[in-house]
Amino acid sequence: MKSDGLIELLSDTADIVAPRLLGCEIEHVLDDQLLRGRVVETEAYDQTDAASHSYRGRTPRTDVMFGPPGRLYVYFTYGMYYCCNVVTGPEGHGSAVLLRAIEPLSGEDAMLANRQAASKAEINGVQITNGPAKLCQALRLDKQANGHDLRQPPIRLVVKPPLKPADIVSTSRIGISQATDAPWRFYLKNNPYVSKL
DNA sequence: AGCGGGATTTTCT
DNA sequence: GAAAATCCCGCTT
Repeated sequence: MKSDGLIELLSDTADIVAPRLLGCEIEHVLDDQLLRGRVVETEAYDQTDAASHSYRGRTPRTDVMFGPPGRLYVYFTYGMYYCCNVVTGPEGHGSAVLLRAIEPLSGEDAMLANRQAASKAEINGVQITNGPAKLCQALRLDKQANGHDLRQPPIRLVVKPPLKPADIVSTSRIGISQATDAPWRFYLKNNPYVSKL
């Protein structure tokens, strides 16, 4: 298990893992095209937290959240979008870290092509991946990726050394109506791809 | 620059 | 039947 640094890292609780994932990289190899991005914004969700999908217990949708750490939890929302999480904590405990924004490192052209920004004038700059549903479109993560083991291709999470605490900002979460004061959103200070200041 | 609504489907009350 | 871990477009200041 020495080589399983990823699982060891993700075995902690979501609020500990969330800031630790900043600076790590997620990649999706699709048709020989490498899509890779650096995680710059995350949010922690736990079963003891009223804002979490896992709060009301294990259901068909949240099943993956209660499974072993290191898997991908992809959920469908607002009738048209997907958002992806990294499952954390011990098996049987429903917790995960929502990936809210990434900074493209490789395959940016393909990411732009994957974004279905309707009849948009143009997606300029950071708008390509500065939001949970946006990065899922860019990386082409959908229902099929739900439950995927992030140690295995084609979708992998690459661990990087921890960042300095001074470079991480902690605030309340976005887009929720419960537990709105909990400081479980984390992002890289001064990174332009962060979804909202 | 900022606010308001529509899209569209799964999930739970 | 309503709300949802969102995004985009159009209208108003």
